[in-house]
Amino acid sequence: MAKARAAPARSCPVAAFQKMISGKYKLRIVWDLKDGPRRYGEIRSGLLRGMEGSAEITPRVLSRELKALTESGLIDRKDFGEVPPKVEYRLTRKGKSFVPVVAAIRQWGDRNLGESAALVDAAE
Amino acid sequence: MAKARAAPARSCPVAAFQKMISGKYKLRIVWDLKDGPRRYGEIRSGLLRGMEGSAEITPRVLSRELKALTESGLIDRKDFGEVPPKVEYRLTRKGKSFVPVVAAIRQWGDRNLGESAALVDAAE
DNA sequence: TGCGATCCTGCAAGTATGGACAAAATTGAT
DNA sequence: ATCAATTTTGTCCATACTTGCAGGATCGCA
Repeated sequence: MAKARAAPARSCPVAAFQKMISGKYKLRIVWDLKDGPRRYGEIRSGLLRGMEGSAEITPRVLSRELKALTESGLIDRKDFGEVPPKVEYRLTRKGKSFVPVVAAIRQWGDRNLGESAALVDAAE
Repeated sequence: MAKARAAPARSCPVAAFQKMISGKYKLRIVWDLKDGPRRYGEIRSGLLRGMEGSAEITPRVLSRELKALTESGLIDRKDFGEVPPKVEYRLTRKGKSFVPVVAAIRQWGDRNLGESAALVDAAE
């Protein structure tokens, strides 16, 4: 990524995938959204959880990631015309179909990349 | 990430995953290796296939990606002491366990990111 | 001596990514 | 008038990643 830019044109879905998820929060956002629609502020709060007291997510950054995800077609932005602004994000069909992939990644990561991974690694 | 640096320390397997696969060829290399050990030059040739006549992979880059994958524990480097040099790379146990994840990514990508994806997208 | 085969590395440059900071936009409440 | 709430965007910067070119090291053989 970072990622992965300069994708080999088309014809390589893996490269497209890498480009799509490049970004620090994209996968986490998708994961957070799997349980239902969330508002901007809710996503922001949700991303805070699990980050060991590190810095907050800058609004700018969150906005960019959300926009990128929207353009990728993974999430959908619904703007209620209210004031103060209220915006909801939710997974599209494509996004929902992507959740199992993320689940697979998480599961594999939990088993092979966590602190307990060293033990497993010992057995080559 | 293109990619993903400054991982949230530990505790986030997804971030570790992103860091691990960041790089233009890492996933493809793992995929190529799933059928058995390959030599440096074979991997290089294999990566050429499927790239529409675009540039070759620089030795520098391939070397770096292979090294990174080795340090991640996904592949294993076996250096026969011969001359001219002969080096073989193959998946470790960890690497093999990772293949299904890549397969899931590929499958999802094929269905949702290829040229035919537009059709599917049409249905929201 | 010169060439071939095979793999590895030092250095430099282009580019994107994450982040800081501030501001806009709207309407109701104080 | 002034402030509050909520989301989005504009501009700028430092960092660090990815990539590419060129060169190097080894040994045998003609």
